[in-house]
Amino acid sequence: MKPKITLKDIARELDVSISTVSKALKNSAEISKDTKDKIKAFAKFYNYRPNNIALSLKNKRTKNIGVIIPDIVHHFFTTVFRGIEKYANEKGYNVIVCISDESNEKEVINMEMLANGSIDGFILSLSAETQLKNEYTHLKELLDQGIPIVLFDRVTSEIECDKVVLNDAEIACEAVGHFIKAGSKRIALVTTEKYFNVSENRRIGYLDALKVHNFKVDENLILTLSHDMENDMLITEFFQNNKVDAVLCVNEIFAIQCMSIIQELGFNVPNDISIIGFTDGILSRFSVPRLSTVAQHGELMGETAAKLLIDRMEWLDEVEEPFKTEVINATLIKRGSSIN
Amino acid sequence: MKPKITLKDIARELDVSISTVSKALKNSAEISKDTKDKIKAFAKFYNYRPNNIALSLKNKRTKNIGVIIPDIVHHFFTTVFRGIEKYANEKGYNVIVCISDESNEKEVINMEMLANGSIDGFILSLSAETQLKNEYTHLKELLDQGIPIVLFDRVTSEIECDKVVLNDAEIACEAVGHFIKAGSKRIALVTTEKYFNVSENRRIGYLDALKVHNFKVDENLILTLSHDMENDMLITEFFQNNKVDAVLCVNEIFAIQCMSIIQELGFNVPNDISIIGFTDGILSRFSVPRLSTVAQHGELMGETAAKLLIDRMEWLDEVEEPFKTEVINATLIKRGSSIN
DNA sequence: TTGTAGGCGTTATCAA
DNA sequence: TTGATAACGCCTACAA
Repeated sequence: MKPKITLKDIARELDVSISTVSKALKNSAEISKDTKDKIKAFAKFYNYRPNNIALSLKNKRTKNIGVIIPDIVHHFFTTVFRGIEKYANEKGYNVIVCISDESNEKEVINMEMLANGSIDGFILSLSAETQLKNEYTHLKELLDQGIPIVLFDRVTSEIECDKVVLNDAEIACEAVGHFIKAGSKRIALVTTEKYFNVSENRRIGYLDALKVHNFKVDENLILTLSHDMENDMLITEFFQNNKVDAVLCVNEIFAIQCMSIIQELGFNVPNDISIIGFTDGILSRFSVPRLSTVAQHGELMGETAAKLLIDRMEWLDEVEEPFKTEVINATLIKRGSSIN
Repeated sequence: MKPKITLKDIARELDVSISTVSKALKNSAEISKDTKDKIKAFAKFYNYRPNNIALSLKNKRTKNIGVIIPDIVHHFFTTVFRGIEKYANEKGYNVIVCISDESNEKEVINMEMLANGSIDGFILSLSAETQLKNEYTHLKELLDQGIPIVLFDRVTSEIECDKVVLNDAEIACEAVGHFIKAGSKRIALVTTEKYFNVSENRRIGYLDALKVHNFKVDENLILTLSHDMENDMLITEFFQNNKVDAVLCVNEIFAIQCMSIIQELGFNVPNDISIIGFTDGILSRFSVPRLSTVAQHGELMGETAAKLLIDRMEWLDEVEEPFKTEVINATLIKRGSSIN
């Protein structure tokens, strides 16, 4: 067992002062070559590495980013996280993750915990409960303290900060347009509760498309499912009671569930009913037929969020940049579950 | 903008000494009620919170855990991570994640980075490359420095530390036994390169089961696929060229790929060919037919790993506990892709 | 060319 | 009951 070595240890062993060691290891011109060589050799031999914590305290920056996501088991968040981690790592930052589990309380507690020096900035996607309660004081306070925040995907206009969002409305509109062009007449939307900004935007896009193509809206064709419950019964009833020839689902799970139930009910996908989902995850790629889907480019979203945050953190001392909202353009991926 | 307040700030404003403030906020009996009340009120008003970094430096413990996983996009690792995060959070620890991306170099760099004070201990699953090269000096050095490590799933006997593993051989044996009981005669194994300890153990279990039931081993029925390449051609050829009535796959993706190709080739699952996979992920639950699978209980594995690590870290000063290897018992989940 | 001193924010020990 | 001081590990302005 050989514990970590410090500048002090080196100084003591080599009988020089701590600052000499510090300077020598930074290759300062102040120090004679002899001393530098001696100190460097010693440091190398004992595998000296500066202590991150001490550096953080001194520099008042930790090189840590706090990431708060509602649920890591969702493919979309996982890919965003990967993008964040990748970019952050390249830039020498570490990532501390907390999972809010869709709970406002956890979100608040975790953020306050991390905000006390552990991180330099946050990247987060709002928990369901936070969106439901519309409660953002914790974010406002952190911004007030000068801690930069980047919101992604689940964002809110109540907070002024950098954001990364998908062009949800547009792409939903495009997807519905795709259905219409292929001849669909009765297009359903399977969505979540309204307080999710993303669902709401996708709904807007859905309605827009209908309007543009002079379809009239049938509220019966909009099925709202809970984000955290078993929905099979509701879905079954929905497709039994409504004549539908196309469905846009706001996430991958809903899409796969719908497809499975639709098939069980004896309909053919895509001939009787076309389906398009959101999130180009593993489910979409391996289903039968393969699921047409909206690729959200989670990894790019993550990288973009990390870039926004790191740029802001590193420029913080200098100019005060205005807040930006980066829009990631989703892509419609046409596979077997919809007609071309 | 109101920056974070420090003990010093409070002391200055209230015209007392820093140590008085510190004691008052810890409710020390040394300080008079009056002073305490005054200081507490002030601190509360300005929302004082001790700086984590300063505490870390002082206490020589960060309350951070470093987690290194090969790939966050794999369902299994995601669930393990969730278990770690959950347990750690309950115990007041934060989790810093690095993704090794199956690369030994990244694994080494990230661990060394974090080891310089950022974390108190590691939980990791070895990268593919690390297992391939059989290179563990980085782990040895960290252990040598007194940094505790818990390995999970992808472990090695070369390193002495706490471990959490699945009873891979046993459960693979059980799965093959299940095939045999259902009448299968020609049972295939679809696996990855041998250097993965888990695949090797599952192979051993597969062979054991054959032996126990007096089946002779046909090496042609063992298909080895790369963990990072397109394997569709190989799989197709395999099922075209070999008469097979049951397949055990060492992961979920292989299982789904096999099922899809088997169906395309015109076989019925499970009547012509039964399939059992590993990892009870989202793919298994939504495939048609639903995939019989080995549930690895990732979340439990994560919690167990976190508990081992935290216990060791918190007892470190006291007794020196011997290293433990916790075995998680997998569960065979029988669904539509295999005959009962 | 090298060393001293002060500070980052906190706590603990000891002195007043 | 309160305060001064040192320490955690590092850096840096300034002094020698």
